[in-house]
Amino acid sequence: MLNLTHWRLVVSISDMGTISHASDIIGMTQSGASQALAQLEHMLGAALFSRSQRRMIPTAFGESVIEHARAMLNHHAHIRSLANEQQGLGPARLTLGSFPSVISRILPKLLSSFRQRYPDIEVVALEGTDKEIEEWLGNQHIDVGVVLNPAAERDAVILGCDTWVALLPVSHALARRTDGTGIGFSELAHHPFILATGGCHVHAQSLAQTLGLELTDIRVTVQSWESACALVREGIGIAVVPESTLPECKRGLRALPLEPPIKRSFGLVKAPAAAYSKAADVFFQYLSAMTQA
Amino acid sequence: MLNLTHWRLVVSISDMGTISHASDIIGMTQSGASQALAQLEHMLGAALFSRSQRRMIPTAFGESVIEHARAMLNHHAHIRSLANEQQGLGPARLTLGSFPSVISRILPKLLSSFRQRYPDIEVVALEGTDKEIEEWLGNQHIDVGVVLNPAAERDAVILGCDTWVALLPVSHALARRTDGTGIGFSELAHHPFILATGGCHVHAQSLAQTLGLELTDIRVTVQSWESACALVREGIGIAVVPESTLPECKRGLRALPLEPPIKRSFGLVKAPAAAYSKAADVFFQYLSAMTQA
DNA sequence: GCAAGGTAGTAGCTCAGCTAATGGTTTGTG
DNA sequence: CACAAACCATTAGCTGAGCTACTACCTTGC
Repeated sequence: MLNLTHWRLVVSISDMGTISHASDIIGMTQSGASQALAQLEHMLGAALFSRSQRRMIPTAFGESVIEHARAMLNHHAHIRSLANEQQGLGPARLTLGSFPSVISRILPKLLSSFRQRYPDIEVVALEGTDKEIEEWLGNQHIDVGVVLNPAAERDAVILGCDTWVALLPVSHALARRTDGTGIGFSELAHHPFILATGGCHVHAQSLAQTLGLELTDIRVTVQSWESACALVREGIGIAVVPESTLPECKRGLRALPLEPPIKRSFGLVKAPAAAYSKAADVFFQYLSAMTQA
Repeated sequence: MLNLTHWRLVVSISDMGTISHASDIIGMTQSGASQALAQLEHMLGAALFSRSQRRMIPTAFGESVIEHARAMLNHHAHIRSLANEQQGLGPARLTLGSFPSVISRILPKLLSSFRQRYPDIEVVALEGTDKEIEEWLGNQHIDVGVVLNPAAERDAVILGCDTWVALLPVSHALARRTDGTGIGFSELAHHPFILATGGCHVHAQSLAQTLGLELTDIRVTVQSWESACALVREGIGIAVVPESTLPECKRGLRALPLEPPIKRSFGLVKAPAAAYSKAADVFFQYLSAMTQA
């Protein structure tokens, strides 16, 4: 069978001019080289070199074969170099900080497809609040992190986005509205309010401000969306939650859009020094390509 | 060692999606394919495919490797196809008609270098007069032939060219001239003349006409240049011979340029139907490239 | 004529790589 | 839930392709 060695040999003979020199550059015996060449020529059915006088001179046919052989060896070398740089990237670890909701809703399929394409890069995901994640990004505890509504200058990859809705018991007065218009912020004011953070304290605070709520309106502050739903269902108050959390807990509840709408987006950002980490770079670039497709 | 089989395998797996299918397209066992892939991945130091669920999905690294592997296989296929068309051209015979002087002076190095580059094409050279060669070209007895001063429309390859000189005994009156000017045709007229053909009767006739010789002036007609030289040396007459024949026989002789100069060129032409012969085509093209370089 | 340098041929051995058979894991199904 | 189907990995064992060492032979240059 034809081996890469054959092509290496052919190219080497063409370069060196004799089988002997070629053979000991490749690291085999003159005899072996002679046999290999003979075999190759036999398989191709025509002579590649003219064995005239002191040198091996390529035939016309030989010359075009040599050209292709060179190209093949180039591709081979290219593969080797790809492999080497892959080695450097090697079995790497990458730490990712994110919020519970993103980890459970958005990341799973992204991480699994990333794992398929880069099996040598291990991604460990850390769950934290928005404040913690900013902290970890700052002190290099994580390589990449998911933040809410990233500022434009952080050059983030937007992983997803959802809109906030007002959550009311079905029995609530506002819940009867059927004209499809959103609920204005002012309508919300002075109703007992349940502030759900979903792990994002800072963001929740700013949300409350956006809505024009005063602290006295806030009846309860809870972490999980489920708790908030339960409280709303019991009539303790009304809440504002991301739309994507709804499917899990909508019995006895009514969700209405806000007017003007409020959205939150999840952005993946790199820790300042993580630009140096090849793995982080690959991860970042991959998710960027995935989400914009 | 890495084999072409490995690359074929990789490409095939990528196309088929599973090792099993790939392996039996290539014609090996699933087991062998699995081992080969494992070996290849080990050598490259990274996984090429993710063995997740039912399919083999290329990793990012794998994908670029596959790309190069495809290119290598393409080159390989290209070489195979070159070999096949070389087969068709195969051990071929090619008949070439020419004059003695061309065969002995110009062709040897051309033929030997052609033989080096196309060892599978055997060239047999036939010697003949110019009239015979035209005849052979016409009745397909030869594939290619050398003719003198080929007409432009025959699209010939000019193999060489030499100029005619007047040949005189050193004792001849005209031979004393040292001013370097050529001998005019009229000066030649009415001297006893020796017509040497060198095998080219037709050409010799037209040469005689060009010189303004009348048949009565022609003392002797001989074939070989050597004979003509001998006769001139003996004072039988003067002759006009190609410059390139001189080195062999210039003792006791003086050669002077003609004014205006007369040249003859040797042109290689194909027999009408030889355009179909691959070998003749290759030969023609090769000499064309050689002589214009 | 002889040494130097080159290619081709031969015998023999070793190991790379293939096959066959088996086990394990995931997926789809009555 | 068990069973069948599809697929990959692993093992043991064998075969032959291809390498080495050695030799023969040809060409060239001194």
